[in-house]
Amino acid sequence: MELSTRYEPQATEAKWYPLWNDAGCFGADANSSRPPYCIVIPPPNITGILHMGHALNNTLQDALIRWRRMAGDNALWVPGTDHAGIATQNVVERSLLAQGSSRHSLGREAFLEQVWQWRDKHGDIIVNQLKRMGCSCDWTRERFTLDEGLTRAVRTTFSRLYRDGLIYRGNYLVNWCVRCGTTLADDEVEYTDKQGKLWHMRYPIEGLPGEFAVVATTRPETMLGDTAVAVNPADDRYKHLIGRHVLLPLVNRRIPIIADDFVDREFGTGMVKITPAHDPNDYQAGKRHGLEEINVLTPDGHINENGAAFEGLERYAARKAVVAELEKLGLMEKIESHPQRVGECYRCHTAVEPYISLQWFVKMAPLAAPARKAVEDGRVHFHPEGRVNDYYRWLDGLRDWAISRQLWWGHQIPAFYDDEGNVHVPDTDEEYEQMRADARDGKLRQDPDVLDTWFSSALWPFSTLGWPDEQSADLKAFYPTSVLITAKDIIFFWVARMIMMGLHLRDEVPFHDVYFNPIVADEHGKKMSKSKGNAIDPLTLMEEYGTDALRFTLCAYASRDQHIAFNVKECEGYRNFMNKLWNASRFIFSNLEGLTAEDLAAAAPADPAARAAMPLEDRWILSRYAHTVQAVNEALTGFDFDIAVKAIYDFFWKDFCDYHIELTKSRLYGATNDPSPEATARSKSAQAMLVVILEGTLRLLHPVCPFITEEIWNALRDTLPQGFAQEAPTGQTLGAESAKAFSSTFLMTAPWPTFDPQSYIDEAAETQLELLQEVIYTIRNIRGEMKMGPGIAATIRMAAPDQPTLEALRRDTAFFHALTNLKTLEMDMEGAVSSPAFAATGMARGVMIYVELPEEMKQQECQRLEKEVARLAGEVTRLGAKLSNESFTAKAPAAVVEKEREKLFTLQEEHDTITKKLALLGND
RNA sequence: GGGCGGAUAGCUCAGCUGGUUAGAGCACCAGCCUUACAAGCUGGGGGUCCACGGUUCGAACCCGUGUCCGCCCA
Repeated sequence: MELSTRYEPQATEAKWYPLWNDAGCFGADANSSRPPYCIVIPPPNITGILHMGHALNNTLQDALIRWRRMAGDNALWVPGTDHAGIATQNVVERSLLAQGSSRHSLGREAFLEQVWQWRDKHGDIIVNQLKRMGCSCDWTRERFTLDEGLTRAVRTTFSRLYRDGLIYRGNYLVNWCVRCGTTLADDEVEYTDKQGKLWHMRYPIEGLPGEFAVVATTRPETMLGDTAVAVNPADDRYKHLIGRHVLLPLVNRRIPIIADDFVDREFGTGMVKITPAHDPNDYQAGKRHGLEEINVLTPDGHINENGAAFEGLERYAARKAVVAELEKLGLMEKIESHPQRVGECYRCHTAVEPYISLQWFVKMAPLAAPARKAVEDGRVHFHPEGRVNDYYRWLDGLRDWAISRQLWWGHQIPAFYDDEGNVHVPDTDEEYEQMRADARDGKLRQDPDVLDTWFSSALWPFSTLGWPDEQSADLKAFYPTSVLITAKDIIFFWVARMIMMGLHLRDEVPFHDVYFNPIVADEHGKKMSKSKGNAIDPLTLMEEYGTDALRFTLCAYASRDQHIAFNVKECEGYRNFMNKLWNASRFIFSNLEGLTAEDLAAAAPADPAARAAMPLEDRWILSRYAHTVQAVNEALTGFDFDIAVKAIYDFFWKDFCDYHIELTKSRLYGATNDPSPEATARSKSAQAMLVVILEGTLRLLHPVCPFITEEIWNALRDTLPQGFAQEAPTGQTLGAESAKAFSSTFLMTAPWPTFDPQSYIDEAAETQLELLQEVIYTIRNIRGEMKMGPGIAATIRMAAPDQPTLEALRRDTAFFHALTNLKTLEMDMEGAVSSPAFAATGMARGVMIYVELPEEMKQQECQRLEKEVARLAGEVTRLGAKLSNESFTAKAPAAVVEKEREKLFTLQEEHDTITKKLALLGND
């Protein structure tokens, strides 16, 4: 097969997804007896497009789900989207505005029809992007928060909570977005630091002509709604004023001067104005002191009828007007610049107003306590564990949750009012339908508001599985789900609420583990945002480097650190890895001639005795492979994605490509010149081993890099003889495991490596090969430093320090020929090796190595040895000092001391030997 | 202001329970088109592990203080 020397991801990535999907590879089976493994996707919102956070989050989910699926679990990844009440409504309203229309001119029904149209047209953009990334979601179970089933879940929850006394309606101070015309939950308000102003205003004190109460404020227009002035009761400056009244300017209202502990004596003048209807602190103070709450704003942010002459002014225009008027009256003491935090709507970034209105709330305290306990007693584990502190702190400081939104797009609140003002909340679907009918007939009126989108998100882990139908097969099979993977910035938005709802409604936690994936920032560590213009588009990266490379990069970044400074350059390195994988595979494909199913079946037996006769490099690579499988299993189990991918990277590139493949070449090529049965057998064993390792690595890597692995794996099978998989042999060999894997249609449905890594770990082979590696490294090092190009064949002699080492070297002389250009290689015991005319000298594990060189290199060799002696002398001194320190030898563990002694002994020997060599050279 | 996390090579990051001569990739330097791969191969240079104290025979790692950066909350 002719393959390009470079891996080109585009065609591969386009090819496999539809094949997998059409073959039903993504689907889970609710009736399976295999152990369930379920992840529900954090539903992206329908107005969203894929950003780096999504890319990371979904790569990790896909890696886990593909891993568990291969490992034999009944793996289900439930996909879906959320309706994003405010965001979606905003998008459609903007386009209506552009057409000179509005939702109000359309009316509720027609408007909703438009939104649905918009969602049908644009709502699956992000879903398609997830598919482009390779996400193996079960699309037959795709959900949308406004689906009939999920809507029923929302209605059921509302009734349940209402009946349980956990939902109530009342007039309270809430966060109000004047642009969206809706209330917001506390955590939907984002705060930014701005340079604002602090206005010091004078309120004339009644009965004390010429004296003023000077209050400082950042929002002067709210003074129209002031109903008191407050001082700290312990503030001696103002004690005498407590109980007096001031005359509120502009509106001429007589309001009291009260004392309250909450007043900060250091802030401003130490006197504050109290505006209960427009400030959270003042609201509380107002309740404590029974103050009147005077609302001065209209829902769209204009001054209302309570604002006297300022009625009708927009809030910022009113601010200017109020300030100008006070200045004119000489009531503005001073204006300072003042840093302040401004709360903004998380969807439209308009400054939020604290605003009193009639809303629905969820009582949080009774829900928070069990949710806290579930994490405390380990029914839900957080990874990294430290995140529990955020969770606890949020739960502990929780205020009731404002759930009604003055929007049309969403779940309309299932509460109905009759003419007497009674509230009716249906308990059943039948009651609900009846009330809807009554509402149409005008007998009842349904609450016009909708529920917070997060209200439906909180139900997602079970609503997607069929709840409230307790008999749902999916619910029975997959709830509680296995793990939730999410970004930590929505820990409150929904992790906590899902736990609360899961516990309250189903008496069970919604998931056993929560893994918080890191936040992806730009290369300078700054959070990515559209407004900053530092956002990286994952689709661009996929096009440039390939999806697998991007996925690999994201996994490599997903360490315990909760912050990723994403550097695009990293993708390049892992793109190169994909290319390496590709080219190693090409090499293997072109060297499989003559390999049979029997050859493969016999390869890599689990029985160590059966492996004893195998070449060192094969025993070694199997041991390395076994370590890698073990490392990957452990890493994925512990959500250490970076460790998993780096283990594969190092194994494949450094062990397999750099050494094992190179070492098999002589066996592979040997058969072409030598038709003997022995040579053929050697060649076939090499071929089989290459297939075993490549095939196994592809399976290990598949969860992270699904496309390239599927491509190569299929190409590998196609390269093998016809009927290969059908003859899949059984038996305790990795060759048989690979052959069996090939009976799967796809790699994605092939089994995860299940052999016991322990049985393939071969410490003796590893130690032996490390000796050879060190020797070859020493030779290459000398060649490099002595400017001996690869074209020059070297004459090498080695002197072993002892008989076992000599035997080890002699057993595998092919190793040296394979890895460096040799003319002659001689080896013997120390003393038995004849000294060459002139040679550079090196030592590796006691083995003396001579690389013959022309005499004129003597100068360079002296320099090289001097450097080496200096290095060794330094080490010897350091270790000597350590070992002559009595407190070290007395207090450190014996094993540590012994290790250091041995080290010193070896170093001392090397030092002395090299010193002698140097002396000899100098004497010439 | 409170909490959490981070600070290790020019850059991006590993370094798990203290016992290393502190690692990788990229970048850099030198040499190689060695019949899988120049997106490659081989070798090399490069770090008072933020600072200062402390614990310890021994600290990148543990404790304290400070500085800077990031995130969250008020």
